[in-house]
Amino acid sequence: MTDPSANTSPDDTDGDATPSPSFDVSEYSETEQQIFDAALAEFGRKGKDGARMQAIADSAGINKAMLHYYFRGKDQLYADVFRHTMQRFMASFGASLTEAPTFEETLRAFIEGYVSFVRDNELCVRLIVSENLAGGTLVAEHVRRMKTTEGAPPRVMVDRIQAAVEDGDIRPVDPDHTILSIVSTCIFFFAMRPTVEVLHEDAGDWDAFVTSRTEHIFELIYRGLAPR
Amino acid sequence: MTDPSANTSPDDTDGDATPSPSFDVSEYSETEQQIFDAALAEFGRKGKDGARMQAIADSAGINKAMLHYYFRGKDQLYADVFRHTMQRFMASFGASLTEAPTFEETLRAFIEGYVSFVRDNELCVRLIVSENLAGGTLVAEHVRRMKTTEGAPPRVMVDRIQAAVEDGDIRPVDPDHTILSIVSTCIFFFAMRPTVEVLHEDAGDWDAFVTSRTEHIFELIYRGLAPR
DNA sequence: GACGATTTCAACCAGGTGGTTAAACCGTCC
DNA sequence: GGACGGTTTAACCACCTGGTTGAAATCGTC
Repeated sequence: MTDPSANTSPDDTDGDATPSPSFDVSEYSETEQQIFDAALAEFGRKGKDGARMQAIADSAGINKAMLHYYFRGKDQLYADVFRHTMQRFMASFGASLTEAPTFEETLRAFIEGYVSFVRDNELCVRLIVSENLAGGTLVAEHVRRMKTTEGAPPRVMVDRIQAAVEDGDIRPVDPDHTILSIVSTCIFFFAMRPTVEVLHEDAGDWDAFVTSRTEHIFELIYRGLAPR
Repeated sequence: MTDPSANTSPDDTDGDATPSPSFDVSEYSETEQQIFDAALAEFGRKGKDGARMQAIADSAGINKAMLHYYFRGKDQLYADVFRHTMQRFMASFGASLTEAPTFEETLRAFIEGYVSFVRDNELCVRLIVSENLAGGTLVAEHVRRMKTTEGAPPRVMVDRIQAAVEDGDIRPVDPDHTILSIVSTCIFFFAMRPTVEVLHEDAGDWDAFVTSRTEHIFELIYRGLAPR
């Protein structure tokens, strides 16, 4: 009997972190994809500990035993979902990095692309933040491998900022801190959505808030980086 | 038999959200305080679902049954811990709001105070973010009550920013968005600590990183708010 | 020191959890 | 048809979890 859970390997073999924005895990069968989606939803909403295998099975419209047939168990399933989510996340990071004539446009495109990705993939964000909060044993390896990869998105962004500094487009700043600040402002309010929604509950719907927030972030960061 | 779990009420009766920086829940007995600390540690590290009552009991050096004797059960205990954590958090928010002659100094004091509080109370932050991620049913009521309170820290901060706008110290900005951005940059890197530590693992120890980050945040925000 | 109230404990329980198993199903190739 | 591989299912299990119990130890007080 060929072990179907061997489908975890194909993605591991590749050393490239191609920032292709596509995600749908191609090697996955229809059933596996359904399981995967259900698992992402459950893990993203409840966290690893709060998630119930039964709920995932129900949501995927299959028997609970199938989960252990396709994925070895909860840990495996979670690790798989997390790995793909991480990849998707990194891909979006790269996809938001467009080639633009000015740094201003580059920054604007990045922020807008990043926020819209986060808006459309809230579950991914929740999963990643959740894992970080819970200790992040899985985070370490993925981030480390991504960091050392040559053409990886974060490195590209660092280079972009450094180039802007040398060109005098922005004042001298630490690129790492700067990226962290941008990402913070773009992600944090999604992670804290319940709080934010209460604070701004009289200020229109969520989508409108996200839009105004995008503009605010760009203005703040861009001016904050302006040369003296 | 007087129900000891009635100790949940004394804090509820007060309508004030006095931003006193003190925290030690005075009405708590020594045992209760031990339980409380152990619970905060466990909940903060593992989240509500991941936390184990047995672990809390062990950590507090007491029998598991005591938890149900002093607090009704897991839900009660969690709610209590969360409520006090929320209060402590809001208190720190107010404590960081000092009276300073210039807006620049006010902002610097706030950022430094806030970051140092977060550094010294990482568990509190993790608990709050964790609760937000997990749906935040508890968040809503606390935030709502805090929002409507007149002298509450966030409102004070809003007024402070608005005054600075009117005085021409900073450009016209949405105070809510601005506060959210400040808080994001000050908190997010703590919530994502595992990731951040890997990315900057060759850049000295954590404390040094926090220090440099504080300076970076201030520079970025202050310049980002500068009048045209 | 007796007595009642409070605090502590070991043992126990019901329910839910992840995980397993053995049999049934189903298309396909001989 | 029937053997065979991958797939699906219902029933089942061991274990862990939060929660309970009733009795024993401890404390305050008269």
